[in-house]
Amino acid sequence: MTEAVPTEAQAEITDAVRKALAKHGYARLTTAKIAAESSKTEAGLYYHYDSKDAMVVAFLESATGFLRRQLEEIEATDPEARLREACDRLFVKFDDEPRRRTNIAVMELLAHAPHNETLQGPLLELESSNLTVVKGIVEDGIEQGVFREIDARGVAAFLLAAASGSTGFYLALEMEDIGAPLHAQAESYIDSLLV
Amino acid sequence: MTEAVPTEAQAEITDAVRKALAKHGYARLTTAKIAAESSKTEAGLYYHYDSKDAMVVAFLESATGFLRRQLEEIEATDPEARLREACDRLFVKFDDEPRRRTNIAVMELLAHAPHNETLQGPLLELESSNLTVVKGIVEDGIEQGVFREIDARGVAAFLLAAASGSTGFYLALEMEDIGAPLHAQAESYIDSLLV
DNA sequence: GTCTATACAGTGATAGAC
DNA sequence: GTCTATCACTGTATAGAC
Repeated sequence: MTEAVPTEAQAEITDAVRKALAKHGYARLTTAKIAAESSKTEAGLYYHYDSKDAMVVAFLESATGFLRRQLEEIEATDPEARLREACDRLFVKFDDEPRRRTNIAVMELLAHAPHNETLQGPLLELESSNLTVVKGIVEDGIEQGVFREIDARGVAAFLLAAASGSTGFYLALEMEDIGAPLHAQAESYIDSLLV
Repeated sequence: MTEAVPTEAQAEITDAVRKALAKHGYARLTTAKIAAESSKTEAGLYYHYDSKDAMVVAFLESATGFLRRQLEEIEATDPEARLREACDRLFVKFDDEPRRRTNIAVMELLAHAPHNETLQGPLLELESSNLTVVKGIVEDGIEQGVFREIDARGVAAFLLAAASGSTGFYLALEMEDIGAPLHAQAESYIDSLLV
């Protein structure tokens, strides 16, 4: 999938969508609110995108790239260290406000996807992308004899699910005190994968 | 929290909200669609509830009761069997269409909660309720020497997060083939809790 | 309690000037 | 490319008859 490089104006709108989602959520997202977060007027947005949905999709595509890079940039070479670092980045810290809000927004889009076909493709891409990267780390670990002979895809999915689920009651409901114990259990789970 | 017993009409509206959410999602939920799923007209709803939000809150309260009962009705007495059964019920089956849709709807509400104060209390109640039940099972297991000396609350949160996260890419994105491996990893994790 | 009718504030999107 | 003006429509909620 070679996505077209967005123009500068498109990138600015994409960022405005992110900010508007962070402030108001998808259910209350309007083109007026997107315009308010950008340097453009409401009508101006429509020169660059055909519809509100198209703007949201553009946001998702940029988020996919950001998330993939976040996981690929991990420097450690040892598979165990890499998996722990990936886990650390997936379980978003409570006080990382922008990232927290972005994660919650993606979750709202995800939950709405069954009712909006336009969102399905980009979200599938986003999740598959994450899944592939984490799966790759686990596979390396198995090959190198660090992890047991486990189902790499299942393990990756389980860790991603736990991280994404933690966004729910930990981040969205602000159950601050559950973050650390949750993360600790993810670490325990990784322990159990070692040979 | 002793909730007032809903009238018959209120219960019918609550159910209509559930159906409308299953069909259209929260972002596209309207009072007209709620009315369409019930025997009442749009204006008629407002005799029983003051606002659309109040109807959604009523739905959440009934869902909380349903979910708690679902976990409390488990018949096994052995803590390990009870935890596995709880897990089985939390990881909703793909072809259980109504439950799948309801889970997705709750997830969408959860992700929107930071932007709608009215939803926060009921959702906190819902999640706390689940957390307490699962935590109780784990605590029993520790006392009876079945599980290691683990952090019961953290374990409960981790399992709930994984189950809730699986609703995201497994249920919402219809990644059917990931359901079984995901569930299998939850089982492996439970294995790792045993003494 | 439930209906019809309607007020009235948005909402997505377009037309056409600059 | 970006603006102002505007439109057709939808959405929540209320008034008042029955």
